[in-house]
Amino acid sequence: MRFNTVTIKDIAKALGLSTSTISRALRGGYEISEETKKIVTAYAEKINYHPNPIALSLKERRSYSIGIVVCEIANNFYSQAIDGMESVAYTAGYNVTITQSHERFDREVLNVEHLASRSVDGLLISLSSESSDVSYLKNLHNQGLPIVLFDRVTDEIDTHKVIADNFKGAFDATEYLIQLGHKKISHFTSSAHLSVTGERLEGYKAALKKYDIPFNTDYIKYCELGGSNQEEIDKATKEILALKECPDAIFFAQDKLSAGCLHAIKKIAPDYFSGIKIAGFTNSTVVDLFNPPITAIRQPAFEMGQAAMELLIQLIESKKPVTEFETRVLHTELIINNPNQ
Amino acid sequence: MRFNTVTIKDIAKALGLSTSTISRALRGGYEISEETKKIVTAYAEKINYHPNPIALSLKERRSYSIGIVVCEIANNFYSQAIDGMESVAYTAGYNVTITQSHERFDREVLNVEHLASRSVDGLLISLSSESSDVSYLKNLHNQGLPIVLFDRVTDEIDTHKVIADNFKGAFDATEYLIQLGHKKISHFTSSAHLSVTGERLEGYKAALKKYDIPFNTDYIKYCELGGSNQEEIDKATKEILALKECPDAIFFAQDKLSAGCLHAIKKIAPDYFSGIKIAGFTNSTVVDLFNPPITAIRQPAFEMGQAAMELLIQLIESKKPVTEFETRVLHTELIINNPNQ
DNA sequence: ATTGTTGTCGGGAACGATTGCGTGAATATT
DNA sequence: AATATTCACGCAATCGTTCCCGACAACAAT
Repeated sequence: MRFNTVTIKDIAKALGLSTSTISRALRGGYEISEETKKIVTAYAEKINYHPNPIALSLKERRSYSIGIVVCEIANNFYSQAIDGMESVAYTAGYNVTITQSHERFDREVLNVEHLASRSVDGLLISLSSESSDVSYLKNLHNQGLPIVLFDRVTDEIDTHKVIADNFKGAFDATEYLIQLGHKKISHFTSSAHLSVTGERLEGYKAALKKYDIPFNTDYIKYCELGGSNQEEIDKATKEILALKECPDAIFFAQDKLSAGCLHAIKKIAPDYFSGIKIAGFTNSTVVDLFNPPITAIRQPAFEMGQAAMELLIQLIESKKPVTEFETRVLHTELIINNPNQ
Repeated sequence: MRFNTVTIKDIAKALGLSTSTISRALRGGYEISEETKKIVTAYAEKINYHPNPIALSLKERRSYSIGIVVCEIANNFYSQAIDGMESVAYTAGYNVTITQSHERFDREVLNVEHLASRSVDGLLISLSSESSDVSYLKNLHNQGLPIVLFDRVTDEIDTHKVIADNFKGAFDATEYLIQLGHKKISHFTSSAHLSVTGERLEGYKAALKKYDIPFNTDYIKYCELGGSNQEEIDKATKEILALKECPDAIFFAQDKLSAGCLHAIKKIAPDYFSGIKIAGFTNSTVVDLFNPPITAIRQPAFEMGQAAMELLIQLIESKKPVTEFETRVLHTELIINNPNQ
């Protein structure tokens, strides 16, 4: 720490040995006698010596720290994923630096470059809803920075990826709504160039098709800002409520959209509340307490975080350059929340 | 980064100058001619030179990074506070490393020591519910590590603190419940040695006293694990439901407790749902969608984060040792959520 | 012509740790 | 007894950067 930071030199001076001897004794070099080792380790223990990680980073050209970029930590999916990442990282001796893009491209770039320049050993990233151009990431990746993408991925970068089975999750949820008797199912989703948006939309479409329900573009609402802007959601909500064939169910692609839309309905057309059925992607632990209840498509966020971190560390610690990449697809779970009582 | 990391030496070699000249030219040293400066900066720009922050940290004995320790980022209060901290830190040129204690003392110590050894310039911490002994923190603080406490603080350490007006928040919420006609008000809270626990309990007591309602210890439930363990909450819930004077309102000191208790009631005694009135500390943006609705005591989390970070940076950048410390108390807000419709 | 300024720049130590190489002594080998 | 081997340790370079001391011009002042 800042004050009396005790270094290897202090030990050397106190014991009348050279710094190299101390260094080797501490890390068990074969060339140091057992006796000296004992003296050194005992003294190091006594004065509470810890090697300076900054100096090590400079020398070894690595930091044993890993950068994480998500759009919002205040989203259960991401905070659970981060928990998974942390659990793997800590046992492997890495620490993590978490940053948020707040769904903004410029913040994402800033964060990534900051992390890269601070010599993180690798990067775990889920793209912001504004990120259509990922060339800045590609450059970094080409320069040799190990990157693993999760959740919101891109084909532009050839590396490991960890995603949920968004197609099937969306399909299951839509099918569930259909089986309840709904045919007029709206779909609220986020920015069109996000990988998850496309996959979830396709799952929705496939379920409709299976039950011969025509696909109606009026029912699809893209909220570019992914729920961070309530006005955008209000507008979309008004639009679907104004349709002559007003939907009787909504399928949400994002956690924040469902909450935002419920707020909008409550504000705009509170009497509409009782009839509507809602399903959506969310990892919230409290949606079962909602009124109306929300049927949840739950992603294995913790496991996704674990998998992503495992793949990244594998990449970092690989001796030879890795050229074979895998995309892990984890299953979602449909959690049906019936009305209270 | 890891590969062709371009250093000051490369520039020196390419331009036939010494590293010292480059260094000075880049940071505008007075001793370098304008002409040379131009050449150097132009070339640095061209090959995309960025000073190595690791080397700087080693030299300057500071890292321009700040450590944050909270119990859970998956808690709206903390994630909002972190947003506030980030906003201040980034404009001041610092970056932050976020860690979680998961309400465990050992994790907290591990995180703090890791951060300290990685030479963070300062620490922002909200204590875990298990942390009664803070001597490890005190030691670090005495060694010169700047620390600002927020939310869950301790008297043991003499430094800046940022807290919410927990007493008044609890008082207001309890008074609100009383004014609705409730007299049998239970209080669920977390670990007894947390600062917020005491302050909120006192506020609750004061409101009871004002309205001449006797204080009943049977109504007070300490959940030591602060809501991270559902069984603990189930047990407490069963106990209050089994009382002959069963409470008709509950005041929660923690976000997770209210959700946990609602889950418990739903499971144990679903018919009890309609009558009960609930108020609690929470920064969730969705409690208004709950059934039953929850009246929320909202802390200015973002502002608390900002204030804490400002005080910390002030501490870090102060030339002379700071001996006068302040405790900032920010006001809470009571948000009344009526039943739907 | 000598000394003093000023303007530009380079040499090299330092931050804390690791590590290849060298060295001297003790011991083993022939 | 002479040489080889092993043991235990020190020297110094290295990572990228800053900064204290010079150094050496050109020019002004004496």
